[in-house]
Amino acid sequence: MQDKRGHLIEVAEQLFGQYGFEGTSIRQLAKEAGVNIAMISYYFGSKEKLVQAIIEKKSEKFQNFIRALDPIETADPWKKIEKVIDFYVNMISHNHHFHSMIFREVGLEQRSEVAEAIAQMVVRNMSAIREILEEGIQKGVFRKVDVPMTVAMLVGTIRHVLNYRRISDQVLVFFEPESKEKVTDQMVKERVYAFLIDLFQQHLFVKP
Amino acid sequence: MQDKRGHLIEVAEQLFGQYGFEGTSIRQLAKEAGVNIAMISYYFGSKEKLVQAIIEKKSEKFQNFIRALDPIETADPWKKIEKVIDFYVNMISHNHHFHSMIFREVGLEQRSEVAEAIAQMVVRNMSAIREILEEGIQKGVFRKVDVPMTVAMLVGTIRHVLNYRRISDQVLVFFEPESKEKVTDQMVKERVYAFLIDLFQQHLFVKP
DNA sequence: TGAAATTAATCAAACGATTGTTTAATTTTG
DNA sequence: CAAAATTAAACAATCGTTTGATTAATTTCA
Repeated sequence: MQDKRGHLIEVAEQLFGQYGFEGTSIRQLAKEAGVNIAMISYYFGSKEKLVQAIIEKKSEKFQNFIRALDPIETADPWKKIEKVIDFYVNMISHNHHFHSMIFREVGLEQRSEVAEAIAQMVVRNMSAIREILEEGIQKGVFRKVDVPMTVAMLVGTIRHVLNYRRISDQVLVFFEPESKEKVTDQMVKERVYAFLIDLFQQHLFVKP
Repeated sequence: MQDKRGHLIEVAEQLFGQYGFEGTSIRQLAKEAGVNIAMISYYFGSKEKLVQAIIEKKSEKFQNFIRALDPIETADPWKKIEKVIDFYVNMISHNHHFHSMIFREVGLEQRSEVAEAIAQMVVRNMSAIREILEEGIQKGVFRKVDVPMTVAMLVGTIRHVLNYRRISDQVLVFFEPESKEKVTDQMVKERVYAFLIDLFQQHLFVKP
């Protein structure tokens, strides 16, 4: 196999997401990835620095999207909001192991380089949404809502629905009677998206 | 000191919340609580069962509130919503170590008695809110919103703001210019409460 | 009541297992 | 052949738990 480093990052992201950072031993990780345990130290220096490598890799993706959002200059603020909601729902759904991991780590009350790096990344992403909202308010399209709270609501809602499926799957009963249909990723994604679009419309637009 | 068992539960709740379940050793816990390390096994059987003891203790408090909410039978659904928002904001703020811990644990993808017990508790609490919303819709007071998603939005928002202060404190800038004022619990609580009241009004009530 | 018997609580020490990391030797690669 | 990659083995440290002894509290019974 080639690119063991990259493969190691992928497997680590999954295992850290599933079982936690401290709940995943490097032996389990090495076994799952099919490499020798010494390779973690060899490639990354330590288990902790492996997490940093994961974050750096993912951080790029986010930045790329945020840059890709700017060209929609002509579009009205609402179109941008739709885009952002769609992006966040898909992003967190598609990388839910990663998001499980970083929010678990950033929630720990101990100063660590990893936790600070995560907080910085999240704040940066939230700021991108904040700017769109502020632009809409300044243009008089949106109500004068509490912008930071609105951003927190967006992220909090998506995360709570997509990252805690053990809970969501029980609460989100889709069809009333006795439907035992398995709750799929696609179903949850579409439902939270539709909900947020409606919610933001009610929230942002002044009543007639 | 008397009631070492109770004290052990309190200290464990705090440490597990701050540093995580796996990130807290029983030696650290015993030292912090001022007891011998053998007392954890002696009182609870194991570290894992100590978590169950914490959950059982807290679970009672929640149930008591939910029962106390029913007598507000005469009150209109909106008054109940206000009560629920107020309760949840204060509850999560006042027990934020506990909530940090349980959502960290329930987010792990491994079948454990603890995780299942947590999920059950959260679902039960969310159902209580769901019933209030459904009652309001049935009475024609509220719009026909997506009830499970609305509940998830409420919990997700409060949790994201109150449990990730490392992020919130950076995003929630209260006074525009250069205010270096420390963000206090009270400030955050009041702000998220005011935001949710406004949001739910826009979300639930039909436009004139 | 008061000595004896029993149970509960507490402790230091040690248990074996597992942790992340390193070493030194070996193999693979360019 | 030299550099990079890979390995098994060992490293010290820490993990959760258990042990056996000792003290404190409670119960039993004459």
